[in-house]
Amino acid sequence: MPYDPSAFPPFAVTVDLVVLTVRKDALYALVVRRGEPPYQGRWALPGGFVRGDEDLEEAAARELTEETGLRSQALEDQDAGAHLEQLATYGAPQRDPRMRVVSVAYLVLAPDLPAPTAGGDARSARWASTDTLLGAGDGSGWEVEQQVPLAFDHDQILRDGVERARSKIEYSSLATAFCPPEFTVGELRRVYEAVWGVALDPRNFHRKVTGTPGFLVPTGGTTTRQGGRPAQLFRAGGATLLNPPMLRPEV
Amino acid sequence: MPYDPSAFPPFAVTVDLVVLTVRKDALYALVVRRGEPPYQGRWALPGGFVRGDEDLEEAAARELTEETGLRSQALEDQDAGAHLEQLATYGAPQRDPRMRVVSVAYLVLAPDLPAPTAGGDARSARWASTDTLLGAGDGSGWEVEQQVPLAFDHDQILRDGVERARSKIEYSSLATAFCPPEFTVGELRRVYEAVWGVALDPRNFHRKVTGTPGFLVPTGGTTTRQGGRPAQLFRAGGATLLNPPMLRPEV
DNA sequence: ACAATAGTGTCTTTCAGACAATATTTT
DNA sequence: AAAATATTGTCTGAAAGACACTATTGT
Repeated sequence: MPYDPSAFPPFAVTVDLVVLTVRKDALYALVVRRGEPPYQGRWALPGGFVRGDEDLEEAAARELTEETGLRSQALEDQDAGAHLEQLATYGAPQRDPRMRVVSVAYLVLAPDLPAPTAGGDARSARWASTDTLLGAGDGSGWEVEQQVPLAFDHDQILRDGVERARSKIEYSSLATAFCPPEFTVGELRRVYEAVWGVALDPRNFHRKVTGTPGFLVPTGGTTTRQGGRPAQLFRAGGATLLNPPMLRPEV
Repeated sequence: MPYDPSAFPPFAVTVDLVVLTVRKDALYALVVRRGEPPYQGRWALPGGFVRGDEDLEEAAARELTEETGLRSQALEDQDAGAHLEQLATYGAPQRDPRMRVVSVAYLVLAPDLPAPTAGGDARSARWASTDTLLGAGDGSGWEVEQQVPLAFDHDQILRDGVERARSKIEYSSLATAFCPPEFTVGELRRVYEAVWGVALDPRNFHRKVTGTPGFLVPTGGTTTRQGGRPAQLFRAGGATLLNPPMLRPEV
């Protein structure tokens, strides 16, 4: 098939965002309520069209700022801003009933607290527990709200994003993206526990993370915001690769 | 920005393939020579437009068959066919000088031997060492041919594909995708050595892979195709996850 | 006999996981 | 004092890396 750009089928290209944060010892995702059909009134991942002159990652960063007020720290940039990386691309022919839409999904990891709907067009946005969104209820049925699945194929996208986050904190320092600039070992451990949904031994965890050169840098300060004995404060060190990795217990 | 499908900017969507194989104890990629501008005469990754009614992975599998005669074993399917998985998506505004093209790259891992250009429109295709293609020459300068970089941003796509293959064989059984249906432990080890570009201890490697339950299944047969003492033949077992992983030595 | 590859066993070191014990705060 | 969290240390078992040794072929 000769490469004939004049005869290509027309596509719309969008970016969708899986924005994850840790709060209340659980993993939460940002969702927005759809104001128009299709899937009107349903929750969906934030996102929007890629403009004609912008790169994909630019579009993702723009949508992120528009819908949450967060700035991204695309790739290498150190401080200030959430981690942003490409997740995967979804392009089933009928995933949008109106037309052919290919969506490039991005994963954003952010510390807690950015109040949802800081600005932009998302008339109603909220953080929702990923367990609830994905129907991973424990069967007790108390989590009544939000059993309606997400719009489009956003269930699958969210699932892929959560799995990416879960596996990537094993061998990288990415878990620190869920923490404020300065944090304690205990806070970092609670991130791992929330993302993996397991309990980790505080003592072994402490030994592991403080014993990995370049992973954590002590700032000198201490805090007692968790109660109990004051804990040292750390910043994320330069090391982005965790070797040997911290493996999830007992899958 | 209201979700207005009637006003979307027009994009072309293509798939590009990073087809990797191991031969002569090195990692090779499939490249095709471009017959028309832009980048006429340059080598490029195989690929083409996504049709209006096909899924992205379908398009990748179709291009793969058209350009190599290989069948893919998308995802779970066991035997018969190369491994195919989505790699990443590239959409910089000027990556194709003619128009806005977003390309979804797929990674294909295949055993050796499929003679290139089994069929289709690629008038000239060949296997090229990834080291040569990516300019990782050792400085001795004997690899004269092919210092011209690949067309478009295919250098970056190839680099990403190679890195994905390198990291994924650490914690999965994916290295078996480079092997024929039946293979020896030594052949599997040479795959790891070629992909990582390191030497592994044959004895420790043997202990590791045969000691991981479900990773290798003995077929009963033996072969002597490598010379020396006959080696047991194995098939890939059901286990797709390698735990604990086989870590690359000494990055 | 010799070279080449396959496979087993042994030793040392590293590290994960279990858990005792101590330290420093709030209530 | 009691409860909560942080931190250090000790022990055990699993596994990686180094490497001696045996096994079975081709030349």
